[in-house]
Amino acid sequence: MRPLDRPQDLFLDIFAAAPTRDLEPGEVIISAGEPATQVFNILSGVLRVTRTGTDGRRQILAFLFRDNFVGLTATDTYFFSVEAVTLARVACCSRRQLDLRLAEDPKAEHAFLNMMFRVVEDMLDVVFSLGQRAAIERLAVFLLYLRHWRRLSDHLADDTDPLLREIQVPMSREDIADFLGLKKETVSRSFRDLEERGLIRRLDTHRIRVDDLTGLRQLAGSWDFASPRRLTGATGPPG
Amino acid sequence: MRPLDRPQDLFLDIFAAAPTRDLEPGEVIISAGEPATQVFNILSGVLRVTRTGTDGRRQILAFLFRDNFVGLTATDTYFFSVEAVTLARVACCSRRQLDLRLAEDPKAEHAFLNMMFRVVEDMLDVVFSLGQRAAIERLAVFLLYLRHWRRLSDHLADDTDPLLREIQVPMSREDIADFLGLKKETVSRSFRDLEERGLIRRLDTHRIRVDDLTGLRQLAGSWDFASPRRLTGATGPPG
DNA sequence: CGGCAATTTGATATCCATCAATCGGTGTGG
DNA sequence: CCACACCGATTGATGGATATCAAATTGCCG
Repeated sequence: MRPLDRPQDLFLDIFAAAPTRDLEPGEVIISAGEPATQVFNILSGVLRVTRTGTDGRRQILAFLFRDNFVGLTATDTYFFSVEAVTLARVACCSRRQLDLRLAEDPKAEHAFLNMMFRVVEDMLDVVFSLGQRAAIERLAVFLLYLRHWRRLSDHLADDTDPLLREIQVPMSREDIADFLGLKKETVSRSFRDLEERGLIRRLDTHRIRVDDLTGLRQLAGSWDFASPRRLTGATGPPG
Repeated sequence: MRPLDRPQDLFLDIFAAAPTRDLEPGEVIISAGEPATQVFNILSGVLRVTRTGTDGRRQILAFLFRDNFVGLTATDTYFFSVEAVTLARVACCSRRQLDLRLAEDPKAEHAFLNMMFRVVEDMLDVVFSLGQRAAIERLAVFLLYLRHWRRLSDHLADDTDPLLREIQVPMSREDIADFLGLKKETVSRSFRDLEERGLIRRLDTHRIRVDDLTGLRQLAGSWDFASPRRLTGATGPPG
């Protein structure tokens, strides 16, 4: 299933014949403060959206996955940075072209607006997690979030697909920490705690096996990335 | 300056002849889980947008002020609640009417999209605060946030207007705590710390005098609600 | 095998939450 | 007018969760 097969993301057709670009891990495609001239669509790999304070504290605002749109901004200047987490390939398109597309076709603009709504909803979940959840709970939410995206990226219709027993964790512990508002050591310890509780098993640094999905969901709280609403719209936070 | 005088919020004209409703403190106008049939525009007073977990933990996602739009959702169900913090008056409008307005006029839809962008930008700031800042820093940010909204609500062009020496704090300590991801006692202590550092003075529970704006801004971090970008668009987080 | 970086683990410190009074304002009834 | 009760805010004492500092270990790449 390609982007264009999702009618709700109609506007992504601007990327249909767009040139692509391959990214090395760590490679920067958007720098905060620079003029917003380009937008992207992720064909493969994982990216991160970051904001860094004057004193160097870094917050990862979102991870971006396949089919995610990258370059969300109303102003003419990016107010965040976007970098590759893994090897990745993106389709590139000028912002002007996007603006034209949205201006000429109300349907496309409507689709874009819908994507914005999904972004906002996702961010509200992040805000709730950062404000109200303990470290281990945030990590549980995060693992379900990765599982959710794996499912969408691989177009697995079934939530119980055996492939989903294993969660891929492509980013470093420090990336996870900066996303969850923790320190990398705390992330490590929380992984261990989850394992000691019998909810997961660390196969290696970047692969987790889920032993007790129900328990993980309970820990994560009531809502869940597998809720019906979330499965309809394949989008992620901004970029 | 009334809402309609702000061209970027063109779509707010649906509220021009709309009926109004007066709200008591604590009164609920939107309940999470209910069908999304109505939207509002705030004429006066302050509202809060909340999400409550199964275990009762409450996160305030945003405070809403004069001229803010209330009722942001793409789905047919609200996924947050909205209540009055103070006495308030809102203009009421059916969601259908909004949808029609946006569908018939690309300009209006474009304006709406722009509002969404501002909402996302504001939420990214919240995420950064919750993820990276200490209690006293979050409170410093929050006070500047209130000052910012006071300035917009009162249409004060000058950032140094003497009226802005005093910050109105209409909400309770517990509301502040649930917004900043803290406990009410910690909020109290952080107020005291700010006072002991000579940055502010508590005139009474709901009024703060700013003694050292520069110091407060330094504590809050580099960015500031008074940055040029923020002054152009008078909108707030979702509702 | 050797060396570097990332992760994990351990010991300790710090910050914030929790539990428990106390204070202060406000409204009510005597 | 004053006594009292009530509620939010403040302050104090203590505990717990996470950060910080410092190894030790693992994994990865040459």
